[in-house]
Amino acid sequence: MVTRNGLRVSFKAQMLQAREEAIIQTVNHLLASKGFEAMTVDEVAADVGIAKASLYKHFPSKEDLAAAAMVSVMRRAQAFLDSLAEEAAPMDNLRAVVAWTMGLKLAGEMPSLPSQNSSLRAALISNADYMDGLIEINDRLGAWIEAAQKQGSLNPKLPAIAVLYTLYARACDPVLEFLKMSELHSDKEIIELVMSTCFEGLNTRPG
Amino acid sequence: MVTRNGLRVSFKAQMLQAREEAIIQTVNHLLASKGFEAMTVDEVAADVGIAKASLYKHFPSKEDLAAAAMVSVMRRAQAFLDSLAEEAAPMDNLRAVVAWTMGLKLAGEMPSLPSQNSSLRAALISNADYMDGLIEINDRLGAWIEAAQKQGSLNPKLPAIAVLYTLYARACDPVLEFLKMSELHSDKEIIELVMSTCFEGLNTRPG
DNA sequence: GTCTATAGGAGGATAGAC
DNA sequence: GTCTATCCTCCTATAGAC
Repeated sequence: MVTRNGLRVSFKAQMLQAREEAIIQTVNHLLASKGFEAMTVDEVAADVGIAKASLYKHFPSKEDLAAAAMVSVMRRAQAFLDSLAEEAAPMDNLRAVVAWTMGLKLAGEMPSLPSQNSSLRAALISNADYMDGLIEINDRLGAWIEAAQKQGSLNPKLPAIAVLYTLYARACDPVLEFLKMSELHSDKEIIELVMSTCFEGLNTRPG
Repeated sequence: MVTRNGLRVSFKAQMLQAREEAIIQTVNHLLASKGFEAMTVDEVAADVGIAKASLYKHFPSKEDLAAAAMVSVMRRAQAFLDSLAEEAAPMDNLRAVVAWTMGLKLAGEMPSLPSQNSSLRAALISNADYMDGLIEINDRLGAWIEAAQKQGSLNPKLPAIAVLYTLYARACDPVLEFLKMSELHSDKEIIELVMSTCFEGLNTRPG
């Protein structure tokens, strides 16, 4: 095993990193299913299968735990953005990102962070990895939004920032879980429905 | 003072009810700003200006406190529904309800209940006032939705239940608070923006 | 019903041995 | 770094006097 720097990595270090990734994945699922406040550190430790004190050797606080989970998801998002063709229609790329995000949410892998929480917000804002990732994603989506508005596929009357927020909000849309609970539609159908209401709106479209 | 039954009500009882309403209003604002988990009973008591033990004479648990706040908001919603002309276009009524709901949220008077919480959900489901009110509102909105779909103003291809959920979701749309935090738009403009993305969608509409 | 005081317990974080 | 055991704070809920 060799890192990006070309340095050799010991077997022990690999085990450590694997454990950290297991922790993050557990936190991810717990954040998705119960939210930050309801998630307990004891629970995380029990699910991972280690002692709580060991958890605190990896992450100094519950907030850092959540931040690590968020950063992990953002890295996946960035990888997905990389996989999209830059020469494709910006509108198609935006739609692809939103659909991908909703798929993540339906799979229970999208940590939901109540925007209200203060201690968590503070930890996220002071987390450079998180903020850098957020800004980079903002920039890439923002460029697509403006391009799509210029070419007329996206409504140019809407402020770009409002569009960006509206797209982000699909990642925590309660409509997704409500429709899933009703068990009337498959995940694929749910995504198509919410994609339709998001981009085409509730009103009937002429034509 | 005379109740709906025509019975006279003592001054003392009036004071009690006034206090309960003050409690509910406080809970309402706290739920709106911090959410159920972050809100503490000590805080509620302090804001109302009474001792915590006195609170528990009025409401047996924190969950009941939140349920009472929800029921209170639902009563206001029902009163608003009553104020709408039944002979108006169903689409106009639906739009009016959504705009009213978003105004409530922007004013910090819409309690936000994370759909995840279990203890709170249980309390709400076993609360007859809450469930009855919810069902009645569902029925009234559902009728308007189906009528609007029949006359073609609302997209008939969308399942009515998905439309209903989408309308409800505007009551806890994070886009509202994000736009408010950005301080680029007035409350009125924010409502118009989100109304537009909700009903007309993000895509450009022909014509 | 209102208060002061406190029980009871959950949960975040740490000590210290190995 | 991992464990067991423990600390300590915060919070829901109640006891008991008035």
